[in-house]
Amino acid sequence: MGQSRKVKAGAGPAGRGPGARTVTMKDVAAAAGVGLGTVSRVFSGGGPVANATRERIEATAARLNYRPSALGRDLRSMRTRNVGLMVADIANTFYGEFTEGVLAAAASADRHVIIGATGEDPGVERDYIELMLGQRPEGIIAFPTGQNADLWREAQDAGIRVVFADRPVESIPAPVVLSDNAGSAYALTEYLLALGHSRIGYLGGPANVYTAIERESGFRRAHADAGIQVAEHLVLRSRFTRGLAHAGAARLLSADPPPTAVFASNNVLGEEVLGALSVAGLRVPRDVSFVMFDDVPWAKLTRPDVTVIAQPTWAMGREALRLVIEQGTAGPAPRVVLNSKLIVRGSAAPPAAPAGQFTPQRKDE
Amino acid sequence: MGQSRKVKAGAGPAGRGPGARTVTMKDVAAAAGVGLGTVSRVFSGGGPVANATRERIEATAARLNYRPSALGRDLRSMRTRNVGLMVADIANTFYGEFTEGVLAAAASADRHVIIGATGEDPGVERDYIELMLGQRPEGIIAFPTGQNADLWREAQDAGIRVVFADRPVESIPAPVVLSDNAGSAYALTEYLLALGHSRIGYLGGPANVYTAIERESGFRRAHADAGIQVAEHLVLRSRFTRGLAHAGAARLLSADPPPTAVFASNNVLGEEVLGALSVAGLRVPRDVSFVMFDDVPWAKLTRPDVTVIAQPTWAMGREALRLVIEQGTAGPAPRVVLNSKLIVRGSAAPPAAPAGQFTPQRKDE
DNA sequence: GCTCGTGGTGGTAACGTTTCCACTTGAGTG
DNA sequence: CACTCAAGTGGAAACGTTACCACCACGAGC
Repeated sequence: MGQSRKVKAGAGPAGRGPGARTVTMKDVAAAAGVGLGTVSRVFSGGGPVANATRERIEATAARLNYRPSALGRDLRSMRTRNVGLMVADIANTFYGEFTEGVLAAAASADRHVIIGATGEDPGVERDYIELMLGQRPEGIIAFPTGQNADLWREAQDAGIRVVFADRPVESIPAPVVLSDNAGSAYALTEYLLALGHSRIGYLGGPANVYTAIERESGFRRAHADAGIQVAEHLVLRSRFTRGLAHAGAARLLSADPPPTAVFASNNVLGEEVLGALSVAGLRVPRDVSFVMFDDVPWAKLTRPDVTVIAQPTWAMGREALRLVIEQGTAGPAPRVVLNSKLIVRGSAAPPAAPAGQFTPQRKDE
Repeated sequence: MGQSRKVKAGAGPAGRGPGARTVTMKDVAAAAGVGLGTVSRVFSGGGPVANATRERIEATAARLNYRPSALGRDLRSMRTRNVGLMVADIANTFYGEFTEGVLAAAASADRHVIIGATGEDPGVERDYIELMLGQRPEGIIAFPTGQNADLWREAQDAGIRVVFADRPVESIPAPVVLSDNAGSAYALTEYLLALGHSRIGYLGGPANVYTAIERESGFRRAHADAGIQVAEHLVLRSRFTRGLAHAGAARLLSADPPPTAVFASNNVLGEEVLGALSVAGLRVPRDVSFVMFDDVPWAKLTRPDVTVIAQPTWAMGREALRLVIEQGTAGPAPRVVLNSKLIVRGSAAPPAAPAGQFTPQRKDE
């Protein structure tokens, strides 16, 4: 990595403070005794430039400490190298890893990432889209709330390449990068059923959220295929926020009859289930088995460690950026589906009491 | 949140695809029958505009679906509303929460955040700074690697407000937002000593990293003040990366004599210690106590839950952005120090064997 | 010896905005 | 009734870059 180009403080003509006028292309042209166009050709790789001239210009530019201004370039060329990224919650490692994938791909493609966190709030999302529209980015990657279809359409009309992550927006024909929610939920459920569970508690997401719908459908299909009825009184839906999730988890565990296994449909819900299990004094997996959608760092650290579905989060981010850059001109918007992986750890075991034939304990009241 | 301004698809003159010419200020001016300057005054809040004119212009702009271009504005005014943010690893919740704080403050201040992840690699950091320099951001918030002082200076000379987070760079006079590393490490160590521990294992960071130095100094000062000697054979330093940390943690636990408590100096090291404890079959806190610098979501979920130092990460991010925006003109660069909190949970207890008077078990060999 | 293409170059006109200056109007002041 | 002042307005000139056209040599082809 070039550690050349050392700058003596206070040495060059670029003095101190805000008074220091920025070096422009015109300065370089004048100092090198060439025309403006020639300098531009050197830095933007446009037309032909004689080798001698190119070297002289590059030397002059380095001496003057010239740096091309993205402002001028972007305005003139009417396109930027910025990509907007809108996640729900950047403190959640799921989005963090996704972002990491985006950043990695962006760095190799020489793109810059402008990030925003919506908190799943359509109003905030709206503000961010409007902000982005003003910035004229090359594209926007978003975990959409599902609202604001008008603005998404406007963005597309403005030539901004929109790519959705994790869930599509029905009315917007944009590329989407997904993980196989239904299939993974199916696999995880199938695993529990195979262990002998037949009363599986399910803590799902809101009924209007794409991933929640997909996962629940996988959960149900696995039951159907195994010829086992879903224990409907153990299927709960909660917003993906801690407070509500906590209440839901507690209610699930105290249901009657209680679940022999619990399936948390994302990492936040999983944390709350684990907390509720602890409060209830239930031991995993002896008293109840526990599995979760989403792998997280701590899933390996708890005792027992947690059996999970690991989504290819990083790769999803990388693919999303790729879709922005390579977005084709015609044809239907591509839908990239990446496969998740079932990671079996120690939090699930066969149920203590034989499934079926059990004597529900009646609570009075 | 305004859900007005609905856009009929395919209705307006803005047609389909990239052919749709963007609406510019000139268009609005012409359509409203006013001069260019007047439209500008309406949108940039410059000079006086008659109420009637303002309303007419706003109506026209809404009808044409006009959106001011940040490109033109930034170029002409020679200042952007972009702030660069350079973290080490966005998938780490520590940086994630910090970023969340930055984003929250940025949203209220109408700033946009361009994010980059350095992975603590000075070369990558260098590339990012150069990238940012081209973007002419208003400021840069960074967790600096400590290298690239020349570029940081150049950024400052270009009028970019540089703010460092978590650690200063010696030779660069920039504002810094820190947490009280030494003081918090002192408090956490003092807590262990008060429980009766006298052989505390310490897994620290690299000897050239600011936070690592500060935390170790707090650890040592607490010993000194309590009149207890640091168990030097139990003080290890490791890079903040998983592989090396894991080896370090294992070595620490198998030292002779072994520690009665372990102090992990950040969350990554803490995870590895926990993993090593599990492998070694040691029970917390019965066999060995465990405390950690950094609070993380999983610290509440393990059994027992982990006693930690919680840094005000979110607030640090918010302050960093504030420092960018309000960066004063003169005077020494401010150094904002935010206090951390000791959160006592269940992972530390008095040592099993009385401290002092113990019989070291000799291994042959 | 003329044309023709082509590598190399300089200059001018944009891109969409803000900044600045000049101008008009109408009300207030002597 | 001049005279000043401020509110309100229009228009030109920037900002730093790229796109484009025109031009000059010079060698190749006839």
